Amino acid sequence: MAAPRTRTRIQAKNSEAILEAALDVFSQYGFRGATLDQIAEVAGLSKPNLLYYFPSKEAIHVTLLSGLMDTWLDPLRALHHDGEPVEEILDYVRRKLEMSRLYPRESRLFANEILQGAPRILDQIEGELKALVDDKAALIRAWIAEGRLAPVDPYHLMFSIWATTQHYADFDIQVHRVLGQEGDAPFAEAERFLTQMYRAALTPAR
Amino acid sequence: MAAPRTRTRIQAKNSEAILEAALDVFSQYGFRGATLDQIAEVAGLSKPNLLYYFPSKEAIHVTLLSGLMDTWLDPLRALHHDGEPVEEILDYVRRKLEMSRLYPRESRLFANEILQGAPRILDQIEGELKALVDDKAALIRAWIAEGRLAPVDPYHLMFSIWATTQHYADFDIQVHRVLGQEGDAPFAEAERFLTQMYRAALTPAR
DNA sequence: GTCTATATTAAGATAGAC
DNA sequence: GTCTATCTTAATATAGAC
Repeated sequence: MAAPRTRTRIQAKNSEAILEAALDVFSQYGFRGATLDQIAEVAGLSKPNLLYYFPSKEAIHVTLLSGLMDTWLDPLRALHHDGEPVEEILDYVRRKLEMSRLYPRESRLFANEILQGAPRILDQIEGELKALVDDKAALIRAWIAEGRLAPVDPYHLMFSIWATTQHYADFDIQVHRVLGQEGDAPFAEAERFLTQMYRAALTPAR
Repeated sequence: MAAPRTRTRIQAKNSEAILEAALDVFSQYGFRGATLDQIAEVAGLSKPNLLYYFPSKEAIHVTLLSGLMDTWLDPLRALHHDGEPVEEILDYVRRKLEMSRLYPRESRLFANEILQGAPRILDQIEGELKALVDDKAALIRAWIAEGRLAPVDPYHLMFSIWATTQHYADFDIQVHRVLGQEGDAPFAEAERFLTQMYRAALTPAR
């Protein structure tokens, strides 16, 4: 079930606080590792009050996930056929990296769900995600056929873009400790590196 | 604490079965999401018998993790200064990809631990992992200074190699569903793609 | 709407027979 | 060494007062 229809201001505020707190906890521990106690504490509400707004732990998790996939695919949807191919893909890389910077918890929520076997989003992966990826893969192949892009496997190109950009959210602790940097510092360097790498890999030989 | 010293054949066999089963469960659900009941069932032993071999759930987890980091860094240790730089790094990519193919559970165990804040391996990340990465980053910079490698940030190069190769283990469900392939099929394509991408990005301009 | 109290189940760990 | 039975705590969820 979804959240109760938020009629009053209090309802809207509390539902929001619960989802915020749940995002904190689920994204770090996954569904099974998260507890309502912890979510309640982060949200500043009592545990029974949580269950006044959502019928169950699972309902909270589903609410978070169901909105996620759509947002998550937005950067790929924005990959258009009218621009210069290499720059179009570099823009996509930058948008995806920006998602990791602004929404690291969402990235980790997604990563946790996939790691645990994607029980609640398998349909969306085989459905809208695959459909969109197939569509954009065709676009990339068309660009390659026109000689405007180096001949690369479009699917594995997308996997590599997801992996490299989401890495800065999902593995941020490791990134920060290895670099000895804090906050958003790694992202600026990452953008330079990834731009350079993908430009080299995608620019067609003259 | 570590596993009891395995004197008899039965002890060795059961300890091994427990660690095998625990790897299955911890790698999918993370420490908090895993249960002893599940591990016991997979191992084909009773729950109390598990705790005859290991003093606690945490002890099993620590045993798995403590051996992991060392193995995990082996491919990077093998990056030597005596070969041709581009091919040396491509070999590293292939070794890392092979780790994902052969040891996906270990990769996911590691990913889960990092996602959950790396509570049990933060020391190793700041210690041996960072030390090794710093060392190899210096090697890469030396190659660049000699003009034998395109000028790339060595740290983000390594992050990207970790991300792209481990992706095929950690997100394997998504990879398989998007490609509509099963088993090891994606790995052969991935090797071609990654080899091509890193060769393009790393080969110095003539 | 929110809380205290509590029912119920699951999980980590132990006791003690065999 | 292995099991059944059980203790104890924690977790999801509900009842019912306010």
